[in-house]
Amino acid sequence: MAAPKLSDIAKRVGVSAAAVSLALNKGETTRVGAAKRAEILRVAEEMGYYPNELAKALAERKTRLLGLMVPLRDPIFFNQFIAQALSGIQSTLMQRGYNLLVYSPSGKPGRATRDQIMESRFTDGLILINTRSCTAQDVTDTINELNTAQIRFSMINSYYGRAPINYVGVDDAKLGEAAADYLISKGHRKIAFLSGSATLPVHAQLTKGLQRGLAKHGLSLPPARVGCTQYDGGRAFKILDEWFANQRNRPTAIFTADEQLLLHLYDYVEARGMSVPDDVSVLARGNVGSGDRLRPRPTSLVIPTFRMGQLATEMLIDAIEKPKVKPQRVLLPFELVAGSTA
Amino acid sequence: MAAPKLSDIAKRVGVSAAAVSLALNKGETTRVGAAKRAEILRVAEEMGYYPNELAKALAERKTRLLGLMVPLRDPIFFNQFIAQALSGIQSTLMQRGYNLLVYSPSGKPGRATRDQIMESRFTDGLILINTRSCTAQDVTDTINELNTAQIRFSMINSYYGRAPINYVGVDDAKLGEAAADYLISKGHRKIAFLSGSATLPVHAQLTKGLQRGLAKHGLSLPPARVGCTQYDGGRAFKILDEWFANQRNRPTAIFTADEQLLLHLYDYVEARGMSVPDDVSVLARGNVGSGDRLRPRPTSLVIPTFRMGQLATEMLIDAIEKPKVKPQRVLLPFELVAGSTA
DNA sequence: TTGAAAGCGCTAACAG
DNA sequence: CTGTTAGCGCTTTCAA
Repeated sequence: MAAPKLSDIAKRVGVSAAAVSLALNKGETTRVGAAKRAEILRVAEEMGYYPNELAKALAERKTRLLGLMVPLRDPIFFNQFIAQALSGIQSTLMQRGYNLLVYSPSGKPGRATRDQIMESRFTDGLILINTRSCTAQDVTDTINELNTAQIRFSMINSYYGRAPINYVGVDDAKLGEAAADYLISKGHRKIAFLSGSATLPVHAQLTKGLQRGLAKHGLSLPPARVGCTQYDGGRAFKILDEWFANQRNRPTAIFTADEQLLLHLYDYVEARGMSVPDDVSVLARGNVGSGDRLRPRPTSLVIPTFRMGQLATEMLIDAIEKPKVKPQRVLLPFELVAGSTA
Repeated sequence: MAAPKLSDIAKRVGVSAAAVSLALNKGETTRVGAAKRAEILRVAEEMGYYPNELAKALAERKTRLLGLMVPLRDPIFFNQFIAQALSGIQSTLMQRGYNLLVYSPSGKPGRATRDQIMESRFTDGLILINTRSCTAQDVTDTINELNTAQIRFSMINSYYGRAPINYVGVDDAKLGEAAADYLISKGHRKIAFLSGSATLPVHAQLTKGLQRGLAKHGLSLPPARVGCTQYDGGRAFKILDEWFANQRNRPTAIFTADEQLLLHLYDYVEARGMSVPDDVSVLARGNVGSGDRLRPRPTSLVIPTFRMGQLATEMLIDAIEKPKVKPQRVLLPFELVAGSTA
């Protein structure tokens, strides 16, 4: 027996399908007579009626579904940053009564992910989480595509352009400066920057900030003290070996641009039998303070990732539900969480 | 300008909407003349046509969407077990061209999560991941509900019943026995079991296995050496303090039922200034070997969570696409991963 | 081979 | 105030 539908109920009660729809959905409005409404409700219950959300969505032209787009090759769920953001997203979703559609990279065979998302019309909007595999150009392109396709979206992380979009991030230049300030205040003068790739927007921002901070104290960030690992453990080791080879000029503190790099650094330190912060101080960007199981506990400039997810989702849903609200750009404050590494 | 639809193309080319649908979707069948087909394709491309998946889904009565149901209060994305399973799920999803719908607990205001999922008809099937908040009764109830609602599903973890459903898990009794075997082979005779709650199905299975293993060597598992923390750090400390208070009878090895418990144990050891495995050996269940950042590295009986996700998803999709295939129950093998704790 | 018509199950606009 | 008529955009019969 197929699932009962509106018209089945209608038939049984002797009214039109529309009437049933009204009675069921428009709650306490007086569109349907009290007696009939009661009867309808009774029969619906009795027949075990559940609406077909698909049909509803088609008719209403909204699904209460938000799509998630994460440009990342690696499995996204292992990524702590993404996990945090997702939790924030979930919390807002739950509150506002939406659900999340996680697109599988290249969902349909033989079709690019982005195409698939564009085409879909399955969601009311998209949440984009930028990752380290996004160049500035990628991001800009995506924004343009989304705009011409008239798809509402909200972006998290790593956009420093000026297009009027819904965006939540942190001020990484400011963060870089804060990193410099902090390390200098701890007496460091030889500060190195371990980064992923010079082509990343965040790299540029952090570098700018670091330089600004160092300059205030008459210090600088020589190219030799900036290392880009391309997120490769081996390259990280090579860079670090070089830094530490020169006894006179070795850095006394290292600032890492993200968690992955911090982990590589930890691996290195362990492998070389060094100790933090005795042999070198470490300040990390973006590491969660609580719930973190890393040892030693990193001293970090923590990015409020959970909140970012929440906020981005709120902004997107607002944009969907009230088309008049203007796109917003929000930069959240970061926070210094003391660990034992700096 | 609204998104172009099938009928728009039809009008421009001078054919019916149906013809366009055929030309676009039914590939190389000869339903449409070659010339017309080419023309249609051209115009579709030119107008930037993308099908409305929603309408398509309604007509075809399938969405290529799988729903995820995780009975857990805490944010699911922080849970490493779930993250692993999700990654496996994703990998199959990607391969088979499906996407994942993550229901927000209580997606719609004023409606229970389960109801919402039942009603939805938005997905072609459901993937359930059981967690430690599921009693055997919960699981059974869910299965019954799903079956009467005629919803296809595939279940991961912690079902030891006999209903013919798609299920992927591990044999926890066997795992418990293996734990006992291993620890005994290392010379331990006083083995304690740190668990979450005696009401959990997994607890019963592990206990059974441990007892079986211990019995083979004339040993036993006295109630005093079974501790249930209810996943509360304080209670864990209390239990451990009791175990270690008695110099003569203190356990020389502890088997932990899951990762959460292991973490509590690590906290305890750190807090009390003890060291593993010098003061006590530790064997953990279910901890991932690689990519794990725990120190010391736990010796674990690792559950192939990623594979479980993959397999469950494959089974579900098979069930959806070929209704004739019978439900399958798969128990995957676990694996001993040597760490430094036992 | 091609086109028209009849749904998929629901909601919104419209008459009565 | 109530009930009916048209769609939402696509697929799939069924005639022609």
